[in-house]
Amino acid sequence: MATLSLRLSPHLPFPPTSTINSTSSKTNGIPPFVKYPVKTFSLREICREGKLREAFRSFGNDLTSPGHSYKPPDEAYSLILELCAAQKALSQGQQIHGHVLKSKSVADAVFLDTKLVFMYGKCGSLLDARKVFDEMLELNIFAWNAMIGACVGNDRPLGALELYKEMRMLDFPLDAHTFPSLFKACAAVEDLCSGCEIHGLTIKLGFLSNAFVVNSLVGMYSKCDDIPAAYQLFSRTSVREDVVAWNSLISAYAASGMSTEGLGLFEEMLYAGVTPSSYTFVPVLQACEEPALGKLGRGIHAIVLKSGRHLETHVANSLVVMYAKNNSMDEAARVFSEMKEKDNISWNSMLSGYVQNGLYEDALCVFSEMKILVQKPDQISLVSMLAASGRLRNLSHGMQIHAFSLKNKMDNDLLVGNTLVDMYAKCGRTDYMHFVFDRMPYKDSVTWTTAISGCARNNLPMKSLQLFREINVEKMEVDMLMIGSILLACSDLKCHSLVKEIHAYFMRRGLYDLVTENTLVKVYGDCKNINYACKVFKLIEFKNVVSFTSMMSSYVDNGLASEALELVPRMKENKIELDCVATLSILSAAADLSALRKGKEIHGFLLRNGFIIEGPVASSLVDMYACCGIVDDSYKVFSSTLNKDLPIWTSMISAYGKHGYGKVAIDLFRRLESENLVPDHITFLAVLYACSHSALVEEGKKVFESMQEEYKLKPWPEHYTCMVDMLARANYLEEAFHFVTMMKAEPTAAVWCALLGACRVHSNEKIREIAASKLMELDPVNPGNYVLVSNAYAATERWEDVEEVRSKMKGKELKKDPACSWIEVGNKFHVFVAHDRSHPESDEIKQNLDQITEKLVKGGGYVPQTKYVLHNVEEEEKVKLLTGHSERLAISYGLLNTTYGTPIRITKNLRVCGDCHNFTKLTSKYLKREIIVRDANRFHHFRDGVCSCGDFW
DNA sequence: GTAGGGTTAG
Repeated sequence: MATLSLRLSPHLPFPPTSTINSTSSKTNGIPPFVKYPVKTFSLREICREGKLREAFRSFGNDLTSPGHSYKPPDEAYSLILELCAAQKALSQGQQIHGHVLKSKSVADAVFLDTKLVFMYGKCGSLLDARKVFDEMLELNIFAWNAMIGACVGNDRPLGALELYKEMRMLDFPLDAHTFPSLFKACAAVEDLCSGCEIHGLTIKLGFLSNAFVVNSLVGMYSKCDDIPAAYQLFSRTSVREDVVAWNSLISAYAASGMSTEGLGLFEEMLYAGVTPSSYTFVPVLQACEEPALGKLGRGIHAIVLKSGRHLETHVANSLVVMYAKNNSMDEAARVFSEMKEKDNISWNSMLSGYVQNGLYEDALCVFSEMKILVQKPDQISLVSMLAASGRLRNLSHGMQIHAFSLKNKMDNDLLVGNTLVDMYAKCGRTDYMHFVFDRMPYKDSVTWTTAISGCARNNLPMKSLQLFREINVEKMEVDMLMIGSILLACSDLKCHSLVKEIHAYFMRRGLYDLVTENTLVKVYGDCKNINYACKVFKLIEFKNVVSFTSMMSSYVDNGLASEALELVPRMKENKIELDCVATLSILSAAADLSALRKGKEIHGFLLRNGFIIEGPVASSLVDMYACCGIVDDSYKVFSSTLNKDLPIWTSMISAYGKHGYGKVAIDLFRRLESENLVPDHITFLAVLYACSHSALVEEGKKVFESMQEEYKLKPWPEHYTCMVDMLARANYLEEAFHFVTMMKAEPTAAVWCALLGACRVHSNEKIREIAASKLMELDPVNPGNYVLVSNAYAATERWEDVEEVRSKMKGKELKKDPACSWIEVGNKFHVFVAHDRSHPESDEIKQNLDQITEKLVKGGGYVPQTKYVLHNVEEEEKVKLLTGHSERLAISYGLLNTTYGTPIRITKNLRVCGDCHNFTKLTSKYLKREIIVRDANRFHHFRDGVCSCGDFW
């Protein structure tokens, strides 16, 4: 009786759990609902309020109370199943399923089975849904719709379309609720064909007047990139007064990147007098995510505030995201702090916003705040935090998040796994990276790409290639990002044939985009194939700043700095703005050429445009000024840089070293140590170089020792070269030789070069012979080495040996670089090679030079030292050869064309010869001009007849 | 029907 009356009652009465207990039902034996007025406690109300625990407990108590006589009606089951579905409470839903099976009171099995299918679908258990569905004896349209919905909601759009086919085969009539799910399925697989077919059916069946159907159709067309069809539907049907239709189309525009059109439609909508809903604001704000539309976004914010919709979490979240994407994290934070209710999406939007704007520390702060406020971080929060840890190279923080993910069983998430792989790669821990990678249950192409680039970035190029091979075996799809990572590995290997192979591989597959092309320019440059780099660069249709920077840095790396500088005006022609990375390449080219004017121009550009001078930009400026001969300006940049990193200290030490201020360089090194910075290999190289060029042998030895003992750094071949050079120059030839024999590593050609070079100044026949033969053995294709060997023989007038070396060189068709010097006057470089007559002012230059030489011989004490002429010719001829050296031509030109009182700056591609050095010293004294010469090795500041190198170079 | 997450170049 009671059951029947209840089923008829619109408000199902259920006793609240808190007030009922087993004793009460035990003691009086009366079913509790009898005791309570029907209207007060209804399951409907409990369910409407979403109180699952309460609903479920009362439900459970009723069924488990000893002696209970209550049999829930179908509607009670239905209500609680819907609640389980809404709250994705699978285990509770399964329990209810158990009760349904046991219950003998179920009146409408088809009805409840349909609800079960629905519940399982919503709770993500597609298999259970399918099981119930398959076992149903009778199917109605609700069951079909529930099953189709379950497929769509659980990433099985093809399953939904299969069911649709079955329905059509059975000629089962579809209803208005079937279509939206089907269109969603078509959209998910971008199956425009099926979508159109089903669209035809809706017309045939007359469902096109249904707003839900139309809106889902609009959504389908937009997901399948057929915006015109979506728009046509919108304009043809009579849904223009329906805010939902507007929303669908605006969403379609926003989702396909047609922001302006979407915003235009929004304006039209306001004009048509349709009131926007929160569903309108979300896509409209999404359309404003491009930074160019930021201003508009603020305007929309004002409209949102007027409408009062900012109080809705969805809308406020969209505002946060819009500001984050517009690089206005301050605004985003303001909206966030004023939110009444924050959900995980709000927190995660803030986290990812900070990460995307590079404000990693802020992201870490938000995360700890989140944990304090008991907002449980989810997988998405972890992804942001791992990304922040990786980019900060903060291994310990990254590991903490990893531990958190393990503890909370979130490590199986694909994206968490991928970010973990990346985080460990960025922190240089490829061992942990592989640990995570190997244990990931599912991998996608991002996983592989991340691992490949992780290996490439951590100097494991062979491992990268191995992974790439595995991918091809696994038939995983290769995309452009993966190609980029592989190219990175090739670049590491400097293997030009491999790069060509990969180049052909992706050309064949049509995997070509700007990023890949730009990478290729750089990689060909790294592999010393500048011709290919140029070819690829020329073929890039729409070059951007990265294309130009890649080409410039390839030029610079291949010794073609002036070609790099020639690209700068071409960037301007193409209206491409310089950014700070591009300026690095230009500064490095300027440094190579001693192009002070260009360097200063870039410095000015950086200051004018508000670039913060720190990091690589600051060290490049230090280096540029030093290479242009103005070490004081290097120091100005150095001292005005607030956050001095290790590279800028190293650059400054190296600057002093080049200019022969060895003691200052060592002082700076001590200051660096006292600031608790840890010097690296490069720093030590700079210090040792400085010692070597200032004859600071004892200091150099100490530094070399501390490098190994204190800092536990294993010397590179370059460090040994520096030490040998230092000892040999200071005439400790025997000790230098001994040092070479005691080296832990095999001596490289450069080490023998250093030794041989010193033999020219401090003659030692035994060492010279050994060094010369070793050099020829280790590097027989470098023309410079032949010149060095030949010069060493020439210095002791062993002309037969000189001839032999020269003929060997000829036989191998090796040509040495001709010596050349240049000077920057006005806006131009004036380049001279020895005995050059090609300059338009050649006659004046020669005449001026002859006059100076004559004066120096007569009154300046200049005696040409013909031993520096390394050709076996007559004495008179030797003098002629000397006076035609390229640096003298450049000096003569400088004297003729620069104002008295300004220093003359000359750059030479080879080392200065002894006679020119003497000549320049005397010129500086006699003509009272400061002359600064940068040769292949270092700087010489000539003033009043003295050179800063102390005649030691 | 709405919002948040991972791998690319100099």
